[in-house]
Amino acid sequence: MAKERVTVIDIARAAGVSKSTVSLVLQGSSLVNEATRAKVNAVIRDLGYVYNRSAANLRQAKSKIIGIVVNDLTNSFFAELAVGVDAVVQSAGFVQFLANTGEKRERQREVIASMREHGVSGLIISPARGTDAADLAPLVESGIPVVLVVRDIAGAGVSSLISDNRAGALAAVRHLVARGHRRIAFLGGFADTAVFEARMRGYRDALREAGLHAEDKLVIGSAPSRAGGVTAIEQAMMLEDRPTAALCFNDAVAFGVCDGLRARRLEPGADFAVIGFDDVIEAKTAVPALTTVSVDPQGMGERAAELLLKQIKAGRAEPEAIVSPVRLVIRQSCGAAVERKVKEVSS
Amino acid sequence: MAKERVTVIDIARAAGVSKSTVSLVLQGSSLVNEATRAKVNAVIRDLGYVYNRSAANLRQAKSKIIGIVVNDLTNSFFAELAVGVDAVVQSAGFVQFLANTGEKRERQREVIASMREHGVSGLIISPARGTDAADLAPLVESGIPVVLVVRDIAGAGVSSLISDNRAGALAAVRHLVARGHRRIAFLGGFADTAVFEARMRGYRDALREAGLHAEDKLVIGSAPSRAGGVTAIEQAMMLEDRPTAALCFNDAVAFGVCDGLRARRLEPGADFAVIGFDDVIEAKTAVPALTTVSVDPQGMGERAAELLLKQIKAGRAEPEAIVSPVRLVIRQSCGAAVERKVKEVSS
DNA sequence: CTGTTAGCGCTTTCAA
DNA sequence: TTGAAAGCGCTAACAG
Repeated sequence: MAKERVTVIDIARAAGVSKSTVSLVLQGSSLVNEATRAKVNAVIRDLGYVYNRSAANLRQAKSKIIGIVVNDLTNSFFAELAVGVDAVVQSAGFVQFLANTGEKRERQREVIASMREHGVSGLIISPARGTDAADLAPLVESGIPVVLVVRDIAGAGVSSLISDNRAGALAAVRHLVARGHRRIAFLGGFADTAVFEARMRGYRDALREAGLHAEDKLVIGSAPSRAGGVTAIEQAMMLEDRPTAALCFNDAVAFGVCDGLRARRLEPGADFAVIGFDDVIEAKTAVPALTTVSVDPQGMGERAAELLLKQIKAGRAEPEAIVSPVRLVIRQSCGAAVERKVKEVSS
Repeated sequence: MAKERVTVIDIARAAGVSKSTVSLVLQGSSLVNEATRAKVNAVIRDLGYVYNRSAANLRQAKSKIIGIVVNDLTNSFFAELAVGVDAVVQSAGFVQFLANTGEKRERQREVIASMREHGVSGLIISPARGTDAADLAPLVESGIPVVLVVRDIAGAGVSSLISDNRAGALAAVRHLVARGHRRIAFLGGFADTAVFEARMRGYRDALREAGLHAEDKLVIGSAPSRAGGVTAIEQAMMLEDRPTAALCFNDAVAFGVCDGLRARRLEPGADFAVIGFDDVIEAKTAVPALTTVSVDPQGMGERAAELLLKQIKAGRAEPEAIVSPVRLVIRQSCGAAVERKVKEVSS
């Protein structure tokens, strides 16, 4: 070990060919004689050669790496998203450079800069809260393909892939209405995101459509977490005119709502209907008792990666805005986890 | 956009200095006059210069990037681990290259190779199931610092950081015994991992210590998932002599066990005691009603990164094996989520 | 404190 | 099909 670094030139010498022949072999070129190739490969193995991508990237001025930056890797939605991206990126012969911003714009700036320095050929970004078009401007101007996921940014001028939050909320509330609920709460989340806004819009539209009045009291914001859900449902239960059902901002909130209901000896699903957007916890660990509005994060990641690769291949393409359909998943009893996909909805 | 790439030479020209002065400025060297530095920096900004790390890495034969490879990013335990690593790696001025193997050894080989090609200065690996010392041999021989986390590999000859699974199981079972339980099941997990083995050892040791017989029937393996937990508890409840408590292989299993109990109208915690290792779902979304054996994945990631950085700095250090303590967390009632840390345990 | 010079390891014309 | 030579953008001596 700690032997001198072996380079193409060493392996060329050992194989009795020239540098460039070795290079061709490395690239899997068909311009090289089968026997030569075999010999070169043998020597490569024997000498324990490791390819130096820095050199190759420098020379070629490109990198075969694509970056993905997520706002919260701790949230399994985004971890799944990254896994989805990785799957397609990898099979296209790229490697993935993943960074987590933890919702911090400053950190986001840094990681994007770092990725540019590393010469990524494209970037998938799930932006930190509060990111605006100006944050992305230098990146976008540099001409490197970018696709935004989950959260769109007005005026950024890049492709985006977001789930159809309005349609999901609409379908959820319609479902509740069809089951006879008249007092339906919207619990959890903060009003300053586009996602919240879209879900709220679907909620209100469905109520209006059913001829129900959307009461402000029934909209209770909270942290989009389990603890937030507990708080929100407690507040809801203090109302004179209690709701009988709730659409929750996400599944973490929905879990908290269930906790809060159980604390009051109410069985979620039976005594009080709960629907949550399936953002945080993927289907396989979700609470079976709940009905959820689901988006498949891996699938979303795959689609985002495909879109990005397309743009990389195309050189410079028109930005596209894609809404990814969501589905309402009705889960029956606890434990049995019988599911029925009711429908795919898309506005 | 699509302007010619601007290089140090351009900025040198524009600033009226030489290449090397620019280079020094880029590296924050103190050898350069304040006025010159300011001017150079201004030009850098004006021209929209982006540093080319491929070139720098090539020249310096090193990279300021550290790799982390995890076996299952979909599992939030590992996502958290990665976040912990990132935090320290970042503040040390490195960037993180994260790859997911999805428990596939072949994929693991590829990503490790890829990272080597990119010239990472160190690697943190949570190995895919079934990884052996031979898989890691080429990497280890190359002399680049490696630290293994979560799963150790016998004979690999590198540092490792694993949590004290035996001590955790021991503490959990002691707790149950102290509360009067005599028939304690071990539910979930597959017997082919070192982690399973260690937890099982702690379980058996605690039973022996309490003078209880470890019945084979009370050990019920299953997939380490929510669904697996449902299956396992159902099987347990079919026994003639039912258990009154269970130690679950991980928290996903514990959730499933709770589902299964509720399906039988038993309240977890009240009618049947459930303890799970807190592997999958981090504390903030964990079921408050459960008592858990917790390892803090972020903390573990941080420690692993610190260890790695130490080794990188030291050049070549002795491998160290560290066991990370776990703690038994007693959670009280549902919703209120009152917790009390009973103690840190370490064998 | 700043400029000159010589490569890092690879790819890529262009000839042979 | 293979070889020779040039150079990607940067840094590291070494002079000045």
